[in-house]
Amino acid sequence: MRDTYGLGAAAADTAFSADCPSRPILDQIADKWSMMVLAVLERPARFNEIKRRLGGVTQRVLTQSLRRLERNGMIERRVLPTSPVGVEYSLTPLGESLREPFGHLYSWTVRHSEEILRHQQAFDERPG
Amino acid sequence: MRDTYGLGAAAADTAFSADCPSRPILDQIADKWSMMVLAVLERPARFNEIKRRLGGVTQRVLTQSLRRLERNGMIERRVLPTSPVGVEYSLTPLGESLREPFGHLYSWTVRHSEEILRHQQAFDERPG
DNA sequence: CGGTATCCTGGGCGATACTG
DNA sequence: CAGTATCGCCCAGGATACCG
Repeated sequence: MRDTYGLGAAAADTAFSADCPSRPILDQIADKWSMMVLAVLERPARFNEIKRRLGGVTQRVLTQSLRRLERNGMIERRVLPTSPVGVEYSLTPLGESLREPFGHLYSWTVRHSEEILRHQQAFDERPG
Repeated sequence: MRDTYGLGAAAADTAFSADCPSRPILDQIADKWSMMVLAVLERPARFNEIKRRLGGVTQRVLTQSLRRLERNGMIERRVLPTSPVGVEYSLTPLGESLREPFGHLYSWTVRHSEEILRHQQAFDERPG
């Protein structure tokens, strides 16, 4: 693959091949919940606040997402010395920097949602 | 949620809530294989060429990815009048426009892969 | 409040075989 | 060449219950 996503010839030959190191990273990064959690964490938030803001995410799945984001160095988990216990999640600089490309993707999605829906309907209605 | 990913107040209140129309779209868009296929389709390519360039993708999964991309209006499927049959896939303008945000995300991933790996190791080695 | 623990089920995915 | 068809595993994720 030459010039994958305009990165120049250097990254070219290995990009997206099965053993490219960026591929497993992409698996970790490019999922729906990661994007949404980082969106919410524009400012620090606590577990149930995140859960409420997202809506439709189960406790289990949200916990898993947060753990993975933490493991990947995107967010920080801080136990608050309150009673009962509180836990605050916040972005690390790394996570903050990811919000930019995510923002591009998200705004693209918003801009083209209706067009995509039209394509889907046309596809589903066509014979065959 | 205010000012989700810097889109301004208009998109704010509905962004990422359970019934936000952009959410199912995001499901369709933000997956690994979509990103990789669109990368390969920088120029038109045939089925087995895509498969070879990606590496590690099964026929079945690639077919499904291509179908979904086609259904979403990202790519076009053209049967070539050759013998035996050939099928060429190419980007639509919509798909082409998606390559830009994907490119941002991909280059971010490449730039930060090593840092992420370090975070993962630190996380895995820490007690508890 | 912010989680684990446990059970359960759909479907994602690989492997393999077959076809126009 | 570019797919469908079929089987079977596995596990992401929902539901529910319990806990420090």
